[in-house]
Amino acid sequence: MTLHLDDVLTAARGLLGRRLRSTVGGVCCEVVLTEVEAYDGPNDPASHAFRGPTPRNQVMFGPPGRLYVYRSYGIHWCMNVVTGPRGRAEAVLLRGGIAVAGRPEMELRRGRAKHLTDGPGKLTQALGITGEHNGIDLLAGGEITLLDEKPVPGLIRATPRIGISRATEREWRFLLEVDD
DNA sequence: CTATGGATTCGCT
DNA sequence: GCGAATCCATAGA
Repeated sequence: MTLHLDDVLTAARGLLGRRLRSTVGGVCCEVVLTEVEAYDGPNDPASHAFRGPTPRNQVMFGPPGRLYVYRSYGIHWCMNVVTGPRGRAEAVLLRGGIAVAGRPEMELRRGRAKHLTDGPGKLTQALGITGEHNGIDLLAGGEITLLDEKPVPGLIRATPRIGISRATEREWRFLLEVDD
């Protein structure tokens, strides 16, 4: 099953079980994505793109497959995969994953051995991703890469999105339950 | 220019 | 469970 980034809901579900690789700092770290949220650009009151293009969200309006990184609560970095045709400003927030490679490096970056990748800020920090990675192409085999391979199978559940105050009725958070 | 508050996390209780 | 930490994009004057 090849990576599908055309419409944001399909893309969000399709990203579950995929490997995301970071080689930031020369160390290879990988996670399997298990928690994502879809944001539907200007049609979605909870999206950063709801009010149209701004300096911060311009990457969302660009081509799909790019990384949109923003600062959250002044402290954390969070990352999205841009989906949909250019100009649509759809994006999938990467919220959590399972560490499958480079665990020691992630523990170092996180400053702890547990809760390495179970939250958007944590996942981003564990992979060494910051604002300087905003806009990079995830499909070009660069420092951050979304591997296009068979996803890890599991049961997909949908729930309301977390930490937002608008459009909470949309069950656009997707979780992958993998058997170990 | 200034005010506001958020797609969060952590530490302490 | 609760509140602090802490930046800056955005909106309103």
